[in-house]
Amino acid sequence: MSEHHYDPRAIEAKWQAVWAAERTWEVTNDPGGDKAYVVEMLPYPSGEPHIGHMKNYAIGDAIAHHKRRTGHRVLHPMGYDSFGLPAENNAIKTGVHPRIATERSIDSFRRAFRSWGVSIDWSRELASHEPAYYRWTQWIFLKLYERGLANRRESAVNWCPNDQTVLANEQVVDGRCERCGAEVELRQLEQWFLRITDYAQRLLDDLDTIDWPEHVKTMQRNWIGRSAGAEVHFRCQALGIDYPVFTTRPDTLFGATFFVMAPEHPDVLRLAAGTPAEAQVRDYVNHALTESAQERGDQEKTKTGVFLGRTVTNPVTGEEIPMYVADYVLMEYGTGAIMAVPAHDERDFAFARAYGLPIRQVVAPADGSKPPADQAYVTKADDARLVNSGDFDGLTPREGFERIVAWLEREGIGRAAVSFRLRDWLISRQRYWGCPIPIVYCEDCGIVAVPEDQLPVELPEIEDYQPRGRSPLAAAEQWVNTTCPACGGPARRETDTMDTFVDSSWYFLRYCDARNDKAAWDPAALRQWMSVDQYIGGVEHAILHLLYARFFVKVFADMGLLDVQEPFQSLFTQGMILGPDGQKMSKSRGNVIPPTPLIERHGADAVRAYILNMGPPDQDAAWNDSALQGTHRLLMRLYTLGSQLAADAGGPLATGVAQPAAPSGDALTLVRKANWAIERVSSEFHGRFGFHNAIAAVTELVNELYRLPDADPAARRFAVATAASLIFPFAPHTGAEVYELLSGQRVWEQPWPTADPEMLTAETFELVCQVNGRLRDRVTAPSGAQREQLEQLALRAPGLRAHLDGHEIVKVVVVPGKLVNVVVR
RNA sequence: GCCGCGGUGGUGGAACGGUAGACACGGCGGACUCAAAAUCCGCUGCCCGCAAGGGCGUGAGAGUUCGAAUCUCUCCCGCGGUACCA
Repeated sequence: MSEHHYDPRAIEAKWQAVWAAERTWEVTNDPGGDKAYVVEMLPYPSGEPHIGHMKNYAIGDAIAHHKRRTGHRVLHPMGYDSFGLPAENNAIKTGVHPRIATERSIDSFRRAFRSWGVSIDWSRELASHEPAYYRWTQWIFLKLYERGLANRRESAVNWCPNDQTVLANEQVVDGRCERCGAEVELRQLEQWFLRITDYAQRLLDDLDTIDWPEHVKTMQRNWIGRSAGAEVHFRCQALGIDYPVFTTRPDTLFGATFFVMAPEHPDVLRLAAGTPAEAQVRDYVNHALTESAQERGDQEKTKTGVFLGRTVTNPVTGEEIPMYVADYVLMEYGTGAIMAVPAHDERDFAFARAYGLPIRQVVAPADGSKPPADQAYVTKADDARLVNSGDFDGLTPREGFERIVAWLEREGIGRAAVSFRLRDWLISRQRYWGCPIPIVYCEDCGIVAVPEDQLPVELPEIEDYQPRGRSPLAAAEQWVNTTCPACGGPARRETDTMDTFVDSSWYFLRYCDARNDKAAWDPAALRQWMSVDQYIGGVEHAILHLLYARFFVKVFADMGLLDVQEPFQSLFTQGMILGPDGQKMSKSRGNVIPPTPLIERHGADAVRAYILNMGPPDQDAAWNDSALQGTHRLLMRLYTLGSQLAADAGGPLATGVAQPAAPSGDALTLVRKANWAIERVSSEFHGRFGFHNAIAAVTELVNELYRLPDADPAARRFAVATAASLIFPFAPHTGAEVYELLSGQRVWEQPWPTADPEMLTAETFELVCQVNGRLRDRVTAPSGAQREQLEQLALRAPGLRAHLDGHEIVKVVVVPGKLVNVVVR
């Protein structure tokens, strides 16, 4: 027994040493052959990798191995998203420099990935905090700046009072900081933005060209939030100013009975000035601006607002309608002002009710019925008609939309327009541990880009990481004070750093040419590898990271630096591994499963294979220690079979693992089962990555081998070698070891097995015999049997007699190779 | 509210419109052992029955079909995203 003892530690150490010494997984950029680019989402290195990382790489590595063995040159690299807040917050607490802590974590990540046996091309390893990397992040910023896609402007921004920094819209969840949970405040600050909104339409349209989970695409579509409508100008006669509004319902223009501006609208105070409403407006605006995003976003609260003391003219009715300021109108969307149509918009209706404003119905059901009076009638379906709308009466809302927009265009007071929910990407962060923005401010020249040949602008060493409402970099006087690259005069450096999402929006490009110190990449390298064929990561990045990366790729394509329009052709979103209690793993719940002790006990292969065996990999699944034992047992059984057969043969036989010719009896059963397993495992790589089904197929093959211990050794060798070959993508060390025991060969150098069609069908099959769709018997039938013969076999099946006697046979349904269903009355 | 995804044994889950529950866990029984662990073998959806066998079963209800977990409609429940976006 002991000589067949499965010792994962020894096996794993052996193969990891081989792969490291021979640099087995490195690829060059030499062209030729089919390529496959497989990438797992860039990990943030903090402490040690957790079990979720292991799932990520178990999936990606299986795909990479399969691609290699199906004739692809595979690029499967690794890197670290190594700038970011946790390391900096840790520095504030402990005084340990973020670089020290981060690099320590990177070491531990690297060690872990090696101990998991992941097939990574380590020659392309990168880390976003290294100057050799962020030099090019800065270069990208400059390119965007040159193209007018990066600009600095004052804006109301989300401010996290705890982290003391600005957040992107996407990092605010329910009015709170995504990271620390503090309630987010609004502040007016000068900030750097990237103009992702310029790409909104393309980001939306090109979703149709990529193979991503539908729900992820839906999330992105909703986030981009395209609305088609019209811009309409409302004139304030008293001040002689036209105010544009955006509306998706120009067909309801005749029902606009008042006009509302956001409290942040720059003209609000000016409009109210000199009117009796002035003081009240001032108070209201001041109050609204101090409200938290949370309070303001509460839809349950009664709508509030204040009359501005002015009116605008409804361009179609010519009526003077009152102007209000109200916090339910948002400055960030549309023009920061709306036409209010209370009869057909819920929010306007609520406001009109609260302030006794007129509600004029301009859309009615076509059948003449009355819509309920206590709510807005919100429909633009074709069973409604315009009313009280002058010449447009009787039109459907759809027709009204077209005709009123055409009329507005003719009159020069409006036009068709599209509005997006997507906001520009705010990248300034008042923090230390990030990529410096390569800009200086000169008294004479203003904003000046740091010339490319002076990159990188290196992050200086500082003593005090404490944020004080400005970047800690601002205190590094030596560094901040510089000379203007344009005029040589005194200048100050930008002290904000970039959002770390900038770093991670292009790393997959850098992998293609990771050691290039002359350029961010050689376009030829990208031509060779891009797009990423398979991207694997968590759904939590469905919006932010994936949208930003798509944006960058489109910009680079426009700059001629890249030939593709999308970074990730195919995306797989893995589910979470939950604690044994079915809850999300967290230190506070005490249900965290650290990978290292598991690996020491069961081996990396067992843990990897178990993770894949937990269920469909895109689903969440709770950890179960005893189920892990089950997968461990499979590997052990496979190893035992291999080592016994090898011992029986007196060692590896180079030609001894081929499919034996003309097997019979138990040998035939095994050969068939092996071919069936090849078919099943292979199919999972082309569909849903249901690797639990693939592993189940290998399990069945192994079980069959245990059931037939006396089958011909040649057939057994073939079956065991096949099982080893098929399990290799999921348990690479064990697969390699067993394959070598039998053949002396390296399994990863063998082509992926293909099923022998001859062995996929038997000469007989079990014919299912039904009466009225209910199973009554099963009989053995020849595989090639014709309908007539099958029908006769079924009608003679003993189990059917009782159900046929005394009944009239109405019809007989025959599915060749499957079943016969006798329909009786 | 809106959008999306789900609901199958004690558990995780299988199942091109064609044998529901593969595979695994757990449970029960057995072999080995002084004993235990490990390992190996068998049984294991529920109900009736000594058995042979029969009945019931994929959230609920209807429909299409020779045949529905699978397709259609209505409803219930759960999960995820999003939410004053004009």
